[in-house]
Amino acid sequence: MNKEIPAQYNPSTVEDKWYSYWLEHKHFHSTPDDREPFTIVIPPPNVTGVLHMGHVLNNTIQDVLIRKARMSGFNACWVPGTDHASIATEAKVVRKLREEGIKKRDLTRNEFMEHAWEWTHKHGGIILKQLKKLGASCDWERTTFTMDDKYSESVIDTFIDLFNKGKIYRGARMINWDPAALTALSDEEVIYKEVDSKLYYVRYQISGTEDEYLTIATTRPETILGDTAICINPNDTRYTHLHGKKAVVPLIEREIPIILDDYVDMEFGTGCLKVTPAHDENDNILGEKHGLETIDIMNPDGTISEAGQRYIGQDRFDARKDIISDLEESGNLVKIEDYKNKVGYSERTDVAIEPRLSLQWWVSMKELSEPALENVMNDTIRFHPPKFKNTYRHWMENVRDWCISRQLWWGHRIPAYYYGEGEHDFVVAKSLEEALELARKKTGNADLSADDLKQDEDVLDTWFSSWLWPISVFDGFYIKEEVDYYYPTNDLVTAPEIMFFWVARMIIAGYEYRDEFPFRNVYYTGIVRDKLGRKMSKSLGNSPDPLDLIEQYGADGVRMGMLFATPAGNDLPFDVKLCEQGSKFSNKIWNAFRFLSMNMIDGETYTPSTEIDENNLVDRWMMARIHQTIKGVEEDFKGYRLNDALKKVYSLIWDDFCDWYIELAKPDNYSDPFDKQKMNVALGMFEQLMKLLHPFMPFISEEIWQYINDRKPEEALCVSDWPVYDAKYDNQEDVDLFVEIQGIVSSLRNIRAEMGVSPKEELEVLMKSDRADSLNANSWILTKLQSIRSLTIGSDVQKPKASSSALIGKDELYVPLEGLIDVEKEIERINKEINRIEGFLKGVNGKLANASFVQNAPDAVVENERNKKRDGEAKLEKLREQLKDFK
RNA sequence: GCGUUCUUAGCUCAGUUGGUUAGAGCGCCACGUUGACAUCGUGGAGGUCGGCAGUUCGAAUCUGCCAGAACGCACCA
Repeated sequence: MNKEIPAQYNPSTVEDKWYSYWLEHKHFHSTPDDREPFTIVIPPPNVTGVLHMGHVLNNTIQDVLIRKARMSGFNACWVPGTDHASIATEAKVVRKLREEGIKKRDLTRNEFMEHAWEWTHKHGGIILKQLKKLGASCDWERTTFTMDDKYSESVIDTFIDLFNKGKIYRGARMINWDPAALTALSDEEVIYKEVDSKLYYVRYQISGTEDEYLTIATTRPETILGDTAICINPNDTRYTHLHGKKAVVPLIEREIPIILDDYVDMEFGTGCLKVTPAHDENDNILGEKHGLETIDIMNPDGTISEAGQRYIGQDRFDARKDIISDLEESGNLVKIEDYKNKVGYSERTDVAIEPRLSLQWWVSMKELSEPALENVMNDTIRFHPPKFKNTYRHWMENVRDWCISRQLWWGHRIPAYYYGEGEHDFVVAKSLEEALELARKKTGNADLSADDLKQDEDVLDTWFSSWLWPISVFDGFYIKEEVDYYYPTNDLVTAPEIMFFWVARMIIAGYEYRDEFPFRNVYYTGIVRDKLGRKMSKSLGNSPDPLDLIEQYGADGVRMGMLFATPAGNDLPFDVKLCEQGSKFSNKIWNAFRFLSMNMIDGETYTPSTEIDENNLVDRWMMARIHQTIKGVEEDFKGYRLNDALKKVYSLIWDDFCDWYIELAKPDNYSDPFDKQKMNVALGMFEQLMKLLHPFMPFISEEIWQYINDRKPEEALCVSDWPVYDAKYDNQEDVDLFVEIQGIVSSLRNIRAEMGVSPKEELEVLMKSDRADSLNANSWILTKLQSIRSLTIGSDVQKPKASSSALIGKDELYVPLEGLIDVEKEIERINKEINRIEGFLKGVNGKLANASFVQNAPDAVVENERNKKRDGEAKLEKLREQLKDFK
């Protein structure tokens, strides 16, 4: 073949070439057939998002899993797609419109949706293109978007179905209000952060007195405007005199009752609690209980409403400042203390959440979540690592109802139609026509017309659509053929932070609508952090652009860098050095192949073969190492220890194949031609290595695979057969013998290094060994790797005077170094070894001298200690013997 | 506050049911280049396994307490 091989590996051209090739030949496309399926659905990124390091990690792992499965003979299907990310996308569109001078409120719903779709079409799918750069072997023909027509239909049908089953209801509750996005949020979308705030002590005058006051403590003085009671503990003797009295809210002079409830902690603050039922969940409960008035003093955007009487239109935080100074001026501010408390912030907009009483739609979770809890706890669905089962259980056992309505336009509009102002004056239906029919029936008013119906303005939480993902990507609510084949899927790869948002809910939907788990395994990735331990994020600006990294190190290098230090569930402190290591590995592989290629003879045809030379220990050893690695990698994949699997492959290629096998396969003289059969075997082994490497580094492995031989499209590496472990190659005796030879070589290198003897200097080498025959039969290995003048191996070889020595197992190695030897150094070397063994024996003897150890430990363990003692003492004796020569 | 998981070499991590004077990669130090690769090779130095008790013949591994970290849940204004 003798193709021209570039001296340096150039990832970018290679990667684009093979990715196009794979797509062209539809190697990633799957249709149901007789094979067993292996399915992964991608965690859909935001449609207008761009690739960040978390995506790189997550999708690399998925690609490794799916490529391995594809090669292992499964019908592998990795379904890609995006979600519509209601809040995030709407916020982006609103901002863009604002920049153009357009206010959302000036647009109709339809006009806004047109802008939103335009935005989506313009920015949508960028991230999918970026995934291709990474090498993701998705079935792109299956690309799904959560707002596709069919997908949307399944979301709406699910809502209707759950409503009809009584699992969805509409209700007024305290919700988490995002004053920036102007929408309700679910509990999961609120992040509590500890903040340095202040505790303000404010005095309220007791009604009907001139100078009697009570003092409350609050962190939110602006809510004073909405106070409708003061609450004290009935057992608090300090305030018995206040029972039945009233107090006056400062600034607005509203008279409010003083109520009694043992909810109030007498120890905290002053023991007097101001009650604002419209703006605090606990206050709201108190309000219900005591029949208090609820005064909502805040507009949706966080400004003070008319109900606040003063500060109207001011932002809540500006109003707070003014209220404090006004309170101070009027002498009602008693004191201010520093105080640490936790404040909820919106996950998306990062503004402080406003607890707010609001009419919203809810999913009743308790019953729905039962099978989802049970089947994770009993390992029907396996979490990797399993520690996350605890977190999951805790959440599921205390699951609260899910607020699914959002006051946004971008998303799936709630299919509820209102015909009146009453709380129950609505119907839920798939279309206006159906709604009308239902409404007529419900009201008994046959004259009701379409104009009398008004559809709910709100949309559904994005997660209410993505929880159907494993079903709806196969159109599984309407057509059974594909979903029955691909569902349940095999692996889900995602971040632990969306365990509740998404994983738990997909499991719930899976049991509700398929009566089966959506995926067998959930692999939780770690978080990609920077050197300071901070999560990499766009807002912090501490994340490299993955595409820059791919350009610099190649996708293979980046993939390997991400995987190499990432055990499942553990965070990854990212360092570009890891990618550099990946690209160095690429170059190493490249040059190993380049070496073979340079030794191919023009016009000769080579046939890669694994029919090794049975008389060659090195061939047998290398095959044993390959098969040991196949076995180990297989086990690692079963346990989702991908980094362990990669390390094994890395070491096999670099340490075993490059450092030893290739060195020993080289012709004796540089000018000698490479033996054809040897070349065939080396290429055959290289093929095995590329197969094992492919899931991790798909591009360079395919490139070399295609260099090794001309391949038809269906013979591409990505669809070739995964190597199968064969015990007949896994000969431990060969491995042991080779390891001893490696030990000898290593000892000779060590002697040279410490004695300052050049690698080219020819040595006289003698060995005393019990396995002299085996070693003599393979002495060519030693003479090939070391400059050796003469080699004598026997069972009764005597140590020459003035020689440096080493022990390899029980065997003794001597190198006479007359004239070259540094006696002091040699004595030092031997003494170092003596010290080591003496320390070792001390421990062993200690154990054996302990009667209870000998009595209680298993026989095999005791026997092992005795062997250690015997071997150690023998070594010691030999070393002391050697030392005598120098004294 | 409650719960979970962690703490092993300078860094990032392995260490399977307690039984090899604790392993890897990177980094560090020394030496090395008539060609596969300096994006390399060879050799070397680094750890009383967070602390203290305990169980055991024997603990990095099991138990308890303490210190520190991360995550989850709840939350008193």
